[in-house]
Amino acid sequence: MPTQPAKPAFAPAGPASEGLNPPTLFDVARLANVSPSTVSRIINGSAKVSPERKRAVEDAISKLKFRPNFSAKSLRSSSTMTIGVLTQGFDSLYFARALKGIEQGLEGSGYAPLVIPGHWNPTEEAERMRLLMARKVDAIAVLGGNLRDSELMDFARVQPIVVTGRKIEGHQLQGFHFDHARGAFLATQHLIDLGHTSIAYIAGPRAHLDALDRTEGFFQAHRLAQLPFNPGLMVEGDYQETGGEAAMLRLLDSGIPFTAVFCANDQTLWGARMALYRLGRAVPGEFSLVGFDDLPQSQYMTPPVTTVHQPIFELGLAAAQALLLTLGAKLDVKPALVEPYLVLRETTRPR
Amino acid sequence: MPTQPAKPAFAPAGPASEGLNPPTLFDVARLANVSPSTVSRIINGSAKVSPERKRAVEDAISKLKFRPNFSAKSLRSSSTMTIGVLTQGFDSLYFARALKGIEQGLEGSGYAPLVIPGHWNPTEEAERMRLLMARKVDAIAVLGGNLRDSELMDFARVQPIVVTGRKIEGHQLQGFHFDHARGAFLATQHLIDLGHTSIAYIAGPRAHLDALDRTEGFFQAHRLAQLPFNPGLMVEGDYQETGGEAAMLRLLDSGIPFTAVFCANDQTLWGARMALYRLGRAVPGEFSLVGFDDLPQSQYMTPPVTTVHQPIFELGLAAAQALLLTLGAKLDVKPALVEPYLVLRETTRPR
DNA sequence: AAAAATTTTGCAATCGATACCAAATTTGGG
DNA sequence: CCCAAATTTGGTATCGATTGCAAAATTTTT
Repeated sequence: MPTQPAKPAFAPAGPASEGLNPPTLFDVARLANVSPSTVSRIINGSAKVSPERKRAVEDAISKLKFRPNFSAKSLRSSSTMTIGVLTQGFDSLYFARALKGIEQGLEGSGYAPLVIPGHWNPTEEAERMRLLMARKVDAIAVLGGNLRDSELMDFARVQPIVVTGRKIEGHQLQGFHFDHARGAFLATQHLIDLGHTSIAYIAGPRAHLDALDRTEGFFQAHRLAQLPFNPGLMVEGDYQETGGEAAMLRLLDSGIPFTAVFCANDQTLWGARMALYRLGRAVPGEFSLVGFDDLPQSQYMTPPVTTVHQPIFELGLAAAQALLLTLGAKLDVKPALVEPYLVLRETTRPR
Repeated sequence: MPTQPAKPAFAPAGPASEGLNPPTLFDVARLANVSPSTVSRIINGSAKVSPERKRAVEDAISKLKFRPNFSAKSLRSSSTMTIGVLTQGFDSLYFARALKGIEQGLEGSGYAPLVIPGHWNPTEEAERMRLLMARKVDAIAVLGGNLRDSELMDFARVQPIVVTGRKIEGHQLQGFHFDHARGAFLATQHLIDLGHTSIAYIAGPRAHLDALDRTEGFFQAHRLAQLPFNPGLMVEGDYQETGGEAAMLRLLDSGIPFTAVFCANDQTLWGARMALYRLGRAVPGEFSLVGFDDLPQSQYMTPPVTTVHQPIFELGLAAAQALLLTLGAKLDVKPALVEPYLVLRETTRPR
């Protein structure tokens, strides 16, 4: 029976001498006159302990303001309670919304997101993925990005991964896809329904998977309506405002007449709209515009932007929930997805 | 949080059996026929080792694809190479920009940001701070927020902290302040210079420190110009679009005549502008508008928004650099700040 | 009241990397 | 060629929490 008298003869002179470095579980054990195991058991509720000891330990914990050392816990349990998130950039509205979804999905689960940007660069993205894994995150959420499917499958052999924005499925790998083609189809069809027959298209960067899908939807609608399309009316943007502005200028310069433009995303539309504003061309008077994404700001542009709603937030939410499920958290909700739909506002009008 | 034991007794049949769990430094040592210490020394370059051994170890490392265990490292060195960041919300443009600054400041330093939102709630913010500390982050950057100075000083006793948006200084505590009052002064004076004599003001939430400062600047300009101000022309918004819209309606309803509005931030302005658009009131024809923050989108509104530039990005950057400096990283740049200045665009015109 | 079954508690090994210290090796001087 | 000095290498305790196993304490059974 090692009944520890338990006090060093000296104490470091401090104002409120609580010890200089943070207390450990052993300190608690000593103060409460029990073994470390018992303290651990009480903290984690992993076994029954007698009420008196429990009280004693709890007192000691609050007296010392003890907080378990996270690193030690992680080492022992090989779980960091951290979800890695690979985004592209912090300042993109798009990713901001997805991030919010993830954050909300993780809320109250004890998991915290570790967000790392890949800067739209496949090589860097792969590097960052390795970084996240080296940091021993418990799972990874990949928001869009340009990694190849095969790379993702490789990564997924090590730990659970969810990806937004692509169709993929595998062991420890789950994709949360959104039907970009259908969204683009809806947008284009809306313009066609309005009587527009010469519709320009400002595409997203060729390198983006979803940009390709959107292009596909644009053409689908033309095919269905048996509407011919003049290839000169398709120019490439960069998913940013500046790209949209430049693209619109090129369109105007081409001399090919058109009365409507489908922009591959809202930011592109904002840029295009600015170009028109500068030239004193009326929207929707002279040109009807449809965007894609339904970023929050689109509703405050003048005029408010007609666009395809993409449930970015929900995508993030679903991704987070799916990961928690995989990690064994009990969740009563089930990750659900939303179909694309058109939000009719005021940048379009009948021809 | 019950920790997952999580190891199946069986090994999934893999093609190249390299061992089921990740290799440790000991595995490397065994394969290279040296002691663990030597391996550690080579990895960290903490001492000289003979070339042959070095080669052998490096071969072993790449053969085993060895990656040091982050948790073990953290436990031993009590450094997690992580910077905690307390924001308010992920979807705010404002914080998105600050975050980008932080990310850029941290780039290449080996530190990664762990971002946690406080949701504009002082109680929650304090809770999140404790969470960050429990997670043993090496330092914390606080972006704005409503924590009391005294609380911050308390937290700073444990580890280095930088705060943006307030004037504060102390041991391990550094504030990166921006002169909101001066910015607001500039904005208001601009309107006065343009000949406006009845200027409305849509304020930010009373609870925000910086909102108060901006209000102060607004009044300063009036005082300097000896321009009387009708208190009925000041209404409170919420720094969001919806609040701006509602506030503008209230202003219009009040019946008090005015020809210009200073909005406490850009988002408020966007909302106010929408209210005017709905009513068919011209900007800047009937009303001149000035905002604050110079969010990227303001430049793509129609008309582009005249606003006070706040170097949010630079604030984040400086905060990150200051932390790195405190943590002993060698940095040749020195955290620098920018003065507020007015960005003249097209929402204002002479009376 | 003694023996058996059950519950509570403590000991010590473990997770993986690091660093102090001592042992082994190489180098240099006489 | 031998011994001292300088350098390289290895053994092992340590960081702090967790857990399998066995000892101790308690309750139940006979």
